[in-house]
Order: sequence, then C-alpha cells, then structure tokens
Amino acid sequence: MRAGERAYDTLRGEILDGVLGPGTVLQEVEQSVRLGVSRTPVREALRRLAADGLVEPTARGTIVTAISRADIVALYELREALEARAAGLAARRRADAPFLAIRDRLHDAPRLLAEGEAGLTRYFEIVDDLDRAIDEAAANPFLGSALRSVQLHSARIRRLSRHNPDRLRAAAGEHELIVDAIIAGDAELASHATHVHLHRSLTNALASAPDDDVAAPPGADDGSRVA
Amino acid sequence: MRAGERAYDTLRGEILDGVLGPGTVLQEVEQSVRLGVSRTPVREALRRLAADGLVEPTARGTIVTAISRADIVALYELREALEARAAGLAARRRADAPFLAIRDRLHDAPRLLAEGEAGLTRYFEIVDDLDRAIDEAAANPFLGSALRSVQLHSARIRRLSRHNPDRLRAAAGEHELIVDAIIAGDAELASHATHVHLHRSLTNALASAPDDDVAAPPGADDGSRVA
DNA sequence: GCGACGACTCATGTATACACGGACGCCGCC
DNA sequence: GGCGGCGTCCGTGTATACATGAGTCGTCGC
Repeated sequence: MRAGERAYDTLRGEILDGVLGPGTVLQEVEQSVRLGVSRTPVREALRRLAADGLVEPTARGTIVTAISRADIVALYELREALEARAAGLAARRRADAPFLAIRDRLHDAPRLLAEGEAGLTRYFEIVDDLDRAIDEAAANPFLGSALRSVQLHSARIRRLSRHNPDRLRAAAGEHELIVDAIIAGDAELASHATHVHLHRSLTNALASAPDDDVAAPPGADDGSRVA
Repeated sequence: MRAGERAYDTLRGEILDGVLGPGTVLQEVEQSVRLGVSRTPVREALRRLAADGLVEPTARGTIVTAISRADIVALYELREALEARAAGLAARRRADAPFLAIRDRLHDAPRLLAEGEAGLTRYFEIVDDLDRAIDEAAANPFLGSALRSVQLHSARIRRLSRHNPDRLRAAAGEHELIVDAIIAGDAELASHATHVHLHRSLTNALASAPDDDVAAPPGADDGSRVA
C-alpha cells in the first residue's frame, strides 16, 4: 500500500478514536519520524485530513479540529437534510436483498448490545452497513460523497453514545423502522423515520457532550496530544 | 501567493470554463512546465481537484471527469436537498440587509441580461452573491461546505444555460421569489421556491445538454484536451 | 519596568533526484 | 497471422535538500 494512504488512514483513525484529541499539534517532521516515512506522504495525508475538516492548518503546525456543541447541532442539521433524502430515494430505488439481510441482523442487536465491547463493535458495523446500503440504493454519487463526509464527522461524536446501552437499544429500533419503510417502498415514512432517529440521536449527543468540546479540552496537556 | 494555490486556481478555472474538457489528460511534469512550477505544487493541485471530483487519477495520468446526463440529475437531486434546507434556514436566521441589497440588484437583472457578455457575468455575480448570503445566513459550516461542493459542479454545467436569455430571465424571477420569502421569514416558501427553481433549471439543463457529456466528447482529439 | 525592535529558530513551501510499478510495443513462437 | 511473453519506457510515489516567512525570545532603549 502507498505510504501516503497509510499515513492518512493511521492519522484519521487516531483522530476518530480520540487518540489525537482536539488541539493536538501535528507537525510534518514529527509525524514523519513517528510513522516512519518522509515528509511527502505525511504532507499529503495532512492535506486530505484538512479537506475532510478533521484538522486545520495554523501558524505553528496543523492542529486537530475541535467539535463544539454548536458544531454537533450543525452537523445533525446537515445529516437530516442528506440522510432523510437518501432514505427516501433508497425506498424508491432499493434492491430488497441487502435491506432484508440488515433487518435480520438488526433484530439481533439487543443481544449484541449485551455482549460488551465486541458486541458494540459488531452493532456499529450493522449501522455502518445500513448507511452504505442506503447510499448504494440511492444511486447518487454526489449524495454519496456528501454522506461519507457527514458520516466521518458523525463517527467522531459516536463515542459519546457508545457506552449508553439504553440509547443504543432505542436507536436499533429506530433503524429497524427505517429499514422496514425502505423495504415497504414507503419513501415518506423512511424519510420521516430518519428524521425522528436523528432528532433523538442529537438530543442524546447533546446530553452526553461536555460543556465545551468533544474529547479532551484543548487546554490540558494530558499526554493525549503529544506526538 | 503560494504556487500550489495558484496551480489549483488555474487548473480549476480552466476546467470550469471548459478549456480543459472531460477526458483531458493532466500529467504532472507536463503541467509543471506549462505553469512554470515544480511537480510538488502541481501534485497538490491535482489531489485537491480529485477531492473536488473535477479530475480522477487513472493509469496513464489524471484525467478531467466527464458529466453525464445522469450526473446532472444526481447533482440536482443533491442540490435540492441542500439548497432547499439552506433557504429555509436562511429565512429563519437571516439578517435582512444583504437580502434587501440582493433584491434590488436582482430587479435590474432583465436589463443586465440585455447587455451581452459583461451583463451576463454581472448577473451571475448576483446569483453567486445570493448563494453566499444564504450560506452565511444559514450559519452552518457543514452545510456551507456541502453547498460549496455542489456549487462547484453546478458552475461547470452553467455554461449550458449561459446563452439562453429566456431561461435566465425566468430564473431571475425565481430567485426574486426566494429572496422575498427569506426576507419575509417564510421558511417553507423559501424552501419550496428553491425546489421550483431547481426543478426548472434541471429541465432546462437537460434540454440543453448534449446526448453524452457536457463539454466536448472524450473521444475527439480536437486540441482542447492537449496540455 | 515596560515596550518595541531585531535576530534567531523552526515549520512549512518548493524544487529536484531517485525508486518503483504498470502499460505499451515489439519480437518470437505456435 | 494471432497470441503470449519479455523488455523498455514513462509516469507517479517517495525521499531529501534548500528557500522563505512568520513567530518567539531576548535585549536594548526609553
């Protein structure tokens, strides 16, 4: 695999996992040494991350962006516009098979959610597969590109609800309704059920979010932000 | 200004203007010589253009992407979701002043449209300013980012209606209605008026689009695709 | 003691040289 | 004559050296 690709995947994963918290300074030479490649692929990775909105260039290096409560609200506002539309399109243009399969898997979600970390990870795989199935069924490359962007940022704040079993169980039920609506070809219901799901997710995210920013606050030098 | 920035702006402008048509091969060394910089900033520019969706890497070089009729439909599908939402948000969150100014300028549009190329350019400046005002009033950075992406691709197909005065006059009227709705604080009307406008624009774009792709077809070696 | 100016330092921006890999064309064989 | 394999070439991927500019720290003057 190309070094630039690996550098991008590594850094992106670390930002999404919170290993590199908001405010962390990412300098090219520093990351070059750490990742064992030269500055060139690191530069490429940082540029891509900046285009994704995960980092932003500043005077003394590229820093990991923060996510404020206002950002969460704004993100969900966009998600609602995009995902409600995508769900409606998917209901009209679907192939049944993938959604039937996801419905079965979602039915097992409550059991998974009782199995600890591994179950959680598998649960989120189902949700991600649903997102992909809707994206594919919507059959719109521009919409798909926009969806991937919001899902990237959504993954960052997913950590807020990861260990909230009650919310996750409820979310699984909301997802089931969306899938049922798509299978039934009911575009309006799929769209509105998505709206409902996002509204509840947002409420939960805001309740779980710290006062200032997601992940560790930018001020503290707690070691999570060193290279 | 940075060389990478200039290279990006130059290439992007040439793609949007159709100077570099779909299928044009953009090789790094070749463009380095033409733009008078080294490969490094050209590489950066090509990566950014690829992220924008204006070019895509292939085996024998990066090529300018084509826009099929299906792409136009897909793009307008996304535009509708984004711009209708943005117009609605702008109606709720607006500051009146910029929209009052744009309304005045739009009122002069019919006169501008009779003044040839310079007038056309000024007309599109008004439309672009309206887009920016809505973006700013919506006060949502994620939505703004998505809007800039679709507006980038929209600019590519704008050439299809640029010399269709009847359509442009009608579009000016549709824009006025959107602005009026925003000023009146009527989110639903702003949203629906945007829907109407995009529906009509799409109809016109499809009627004006050649059978295969926008701009010159990828097969012909007509000189518009050399370096 | 405070403020401003200047030099130094460090990080990014750019250029270039080398490495690697695939694509195309040519040649030989079937 | 067509197909398959091999070699060459070309273009991107990576590493590195140099240029540039902004930020910071120290010092000097007021």
